[in-house]
Amino acid sequence: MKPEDFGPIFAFFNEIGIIEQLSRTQLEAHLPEGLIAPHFGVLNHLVRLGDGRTPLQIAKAFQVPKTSMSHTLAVLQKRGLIDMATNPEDARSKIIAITQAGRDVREAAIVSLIPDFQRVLGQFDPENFKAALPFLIKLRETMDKARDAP
Amino acid sequence: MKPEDFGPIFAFFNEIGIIEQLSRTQLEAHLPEGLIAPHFGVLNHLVRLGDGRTPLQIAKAFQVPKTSMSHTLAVLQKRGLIDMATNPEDARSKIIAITQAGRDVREAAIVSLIPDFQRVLGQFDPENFKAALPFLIKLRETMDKARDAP
DNA sequence: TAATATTAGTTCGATATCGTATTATTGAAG
DNA sequence: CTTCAATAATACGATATCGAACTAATATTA
Repeated sequence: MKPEDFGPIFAFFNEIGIIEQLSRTQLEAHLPEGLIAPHFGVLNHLVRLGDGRTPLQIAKAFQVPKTSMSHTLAVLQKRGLIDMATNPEDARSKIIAITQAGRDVREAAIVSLIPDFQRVLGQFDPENFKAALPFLIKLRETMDKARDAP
Repeated sequence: MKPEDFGPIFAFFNEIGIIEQLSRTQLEAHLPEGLIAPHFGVLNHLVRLGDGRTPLQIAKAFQVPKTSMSHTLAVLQKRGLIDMATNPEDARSKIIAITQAGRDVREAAIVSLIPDFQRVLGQFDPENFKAALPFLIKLRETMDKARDAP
């Protein structure tokens, strides 16, 4: 890679950062008081990929330290949105399952978000998002692998 | 937009979130102890766009509440990386300027980041990033405008 | 010009993040 | 089997984020 290649790459990550910030703020405006994006992220993750995951698995999926996930899960449990059971196969670990209340919160957030999406993103052809996805996925996978490599 | 369009759009923002997380972690690994991504972001902003901005302007540029920026700037000032002077045109506000030490910290971070970028992103054609930029910029601008619209 | 509204920034309190240390459990090595 | 190493989760402490309230200065309006 040549030095002049870094300009667009820095700009790319800069845009990613700002878009993340804007989309997170927008999402949080549609969550119940006291819940923030990571809480929603976990509920969404459990619905999409199913119950039965451990806190560590979830932390890795989100690329956050397990201590952060521990706190996020504690909030969800305290609000009755997930259940935490000791893993019968390994008493050190726990098994996370979403509750019906958790599903309801996720569903309500998505439903109330859709008109906002329409309003903000309606001018874009959905093909733009589809077209951007393969590169983003590849990039994410690559960065993910590099993370724990030496 | 049809209901089935939302799947790819949700996926898109999901990837954005994870990539942001990964790139932020990577950046912070190259910053001096006690500095995090927002600190670097401000230093970078001042170098790229010049001194003479007020805290509120900077907060808006980063889409964060002014209270958050207030704290970020306080840390930078305490470490001697920026100067804060009362705005002679309006005594309520302040003018932010980066110091030489601030420039040095930014420069060192970038220099030490480049080999990492090479290692992780070397397999990508830089054209991929350039090609992705226009849509990201348009999207960011659109979301930004929608933010303070009713 | 005096009273009021608006604006820039900080302070404060509640919660979040994350690194380090700790506890409990399991797995490996002697 | 016992001891030691590795692993899952949590507790703790320091700092960050962000909304609400506050202070100081400027702009508006009566």
